[in-house]
Amino acid sequence: MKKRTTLKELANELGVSISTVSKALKNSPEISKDTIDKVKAFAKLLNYRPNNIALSLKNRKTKTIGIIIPDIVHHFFTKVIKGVENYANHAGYNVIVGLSNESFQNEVINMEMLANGSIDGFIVSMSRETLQRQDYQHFNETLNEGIPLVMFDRIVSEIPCDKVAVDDTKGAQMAVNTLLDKGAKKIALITTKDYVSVGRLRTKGYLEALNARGLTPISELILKIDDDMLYEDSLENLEMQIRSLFAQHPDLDGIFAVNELYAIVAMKVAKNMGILIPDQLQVIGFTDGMLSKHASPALSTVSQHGESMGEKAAELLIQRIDENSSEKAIQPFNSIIISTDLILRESTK
Amino acid sequence: MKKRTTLKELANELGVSISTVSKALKNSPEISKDTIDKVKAFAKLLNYRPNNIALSLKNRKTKTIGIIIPDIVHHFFTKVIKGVENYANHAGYNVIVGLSNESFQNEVINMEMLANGSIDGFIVSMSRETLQRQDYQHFNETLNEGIPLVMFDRIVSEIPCDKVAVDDTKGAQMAVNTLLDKGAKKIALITTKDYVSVGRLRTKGYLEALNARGLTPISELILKIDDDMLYEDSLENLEMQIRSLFAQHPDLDGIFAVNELYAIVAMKVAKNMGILIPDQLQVIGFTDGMLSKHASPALSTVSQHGESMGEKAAELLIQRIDENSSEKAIQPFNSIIISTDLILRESTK
DNA sequence: TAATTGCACTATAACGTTTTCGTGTTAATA
DNA sequence: TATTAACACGAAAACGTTATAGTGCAATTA
Repeated sequence: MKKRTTLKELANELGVSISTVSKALKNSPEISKDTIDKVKAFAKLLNYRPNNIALSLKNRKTKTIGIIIPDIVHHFFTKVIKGVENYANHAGYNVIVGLSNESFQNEVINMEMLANGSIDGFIVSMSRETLQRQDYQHFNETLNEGIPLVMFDRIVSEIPCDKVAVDDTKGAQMAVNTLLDKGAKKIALITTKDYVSVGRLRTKGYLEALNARGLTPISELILKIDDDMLYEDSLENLEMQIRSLFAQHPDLDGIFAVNELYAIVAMKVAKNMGILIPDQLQVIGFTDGMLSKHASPALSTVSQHGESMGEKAAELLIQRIDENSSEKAIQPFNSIIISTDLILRESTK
Repeated sequence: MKKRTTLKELANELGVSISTVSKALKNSPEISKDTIDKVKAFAKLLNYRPNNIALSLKNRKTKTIGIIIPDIVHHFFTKVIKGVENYANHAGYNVIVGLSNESFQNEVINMEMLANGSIDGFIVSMSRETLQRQDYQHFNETLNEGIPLVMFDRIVSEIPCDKVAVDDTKGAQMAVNTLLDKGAKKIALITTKDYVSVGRLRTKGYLEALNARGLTPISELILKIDDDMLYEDSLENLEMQIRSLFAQHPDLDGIFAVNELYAIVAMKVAKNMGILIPDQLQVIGFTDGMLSKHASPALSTVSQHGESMGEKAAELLIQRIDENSSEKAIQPFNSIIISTDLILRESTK
């Protein structure tokens, strides 16, 4: 293994001190133009590049941020990462990705692994299990150690930090209102159990939209799916539930699903049962991913703008990091709401 | 910003030397049981955890690996990352993700940003532009600096390093053979331009499979798509080409596409033209992603086992890193082939 | 001529660890 | 009693930087 060139080596070879080399490379006015040129030429020759780790130790900042997400095989999170990378790279930051796999333990371990000085701050979307347990100690510890934290999408009010999220309730309202406007009279909801914050909020939007029109929600039309199983696995259960929903309510003419997979599955079941989309049944999902775009019929959906969320989260975090190191007065925490868009495609009239 | 507890602080408070504290925490036999207990208790009280950066500097290894991929919004790469994370985390490594966005420049910049000591090794899948330019200098420089490198999926023989890939040619052969076995007589190919190595190899497999059965490939049936555009964008062009293919060859009864998106689009066009799948037309894609699984009809496809690829790549890399630091005799480079599986679903008979 | 200034560097501490080599005390040995 | 060994700990260097505070010398000023 070849070793990298260091300042010391340059100094030795050139017969000057380490300080001189360091300063020369930074164009310090203390150093004569002659020496600067000489040092730079030699540094280039030996392909010198400063050791980042040494810099991190010296400056007590790593120029690296950690993002912890429940799952990477998920279009939305992937978009967020992309946004984070975008902003971070432009600001000279690297991004370490940690996967919790929806597990509390993994989330804690991952954060501890990084909180040892490896990163300057965290961007996190909580695991389902953490949401369930409502155990936020690891976040608070992180915060107490002075490591900035920005939460996105799956957020809770208990944690005092910057947040970026979508207006889930409003997005859901918009979707349901649209269904109503387009003539749907009886709209089912396919959602998650309530401990998933986004599911709960979207459910709330559904209920509010109905109530606002003077319609009484029917509990039979609300399917709360226990997605303890991974998204990709065992969808049969979901299919069955949807099938029996259709069977018992043949007059159902609208479905709002809190994610795209549920919506896709609903469409699939409907098609198999000979129900025409969008003529007999209109469907709207949440999260604009690959599935929505390429389904047939293409799925109308509420777009979350994951990439913007990622960029915004990174911006907030880096801002907080800078503020942190400059010992400025601490700013109040931000809660940014990214507005949703309704993308109308073929699954609605 | 609160500062983290350091060895020095512990030492001061306890009235012993830094060395003693350090050794005590590591259960050194040099230290008396009494002191060990005292130190540990106090360390726990102050929530001491060693600074990773300092350790990295000392040990000259960061326990971090960098993965550079063309695009993260892509199910296959996402699976690979997951595999890498899996293996790496178990081995005590963190993972930094860099996105090239299919651009040569970004790839180079990303690698330079990390090659400054931030990581112990790279896992890379080349950007399309790099493949096009055939400029591999940055890889060779990395290698020359003694930083191990493992390439996956999009690999080229010019770079002397460990590699993990799928047998694209064989996978394609298998797909085409299956189509043939299931009665298809006239099979079209939707592929990429030849500079994309995987596209080229899969095309080769298609041709070989036909030849092996004594069939002469018809050039009109081979669509080479220029995917300079991002996958998600401007698919209209592709749709048009496929439409005219169907129009000119009404007896077409099989399609092999080198990725799932092309296959999905082909199915969509076919459905719009009233062509029945799989009765009149059978379709097989490559890469087992969300789209394949949830399309209707569900797409038969060649699975690449991205997660296994990631795990294997991480394993090779970490092995190489260990070997590197132990100054052992250098091992010859590995080229691992992950076997593909054909997943038969509804788009084939 | 003596004091002052400016220039172009160098020495050193510091960031937080680990590790090698000392060192002083006590207990065992000759 | 004098030497040695074992024990428990401390000092210091090293990893690669940067920044602060010197330092030696020549040229300028009083």
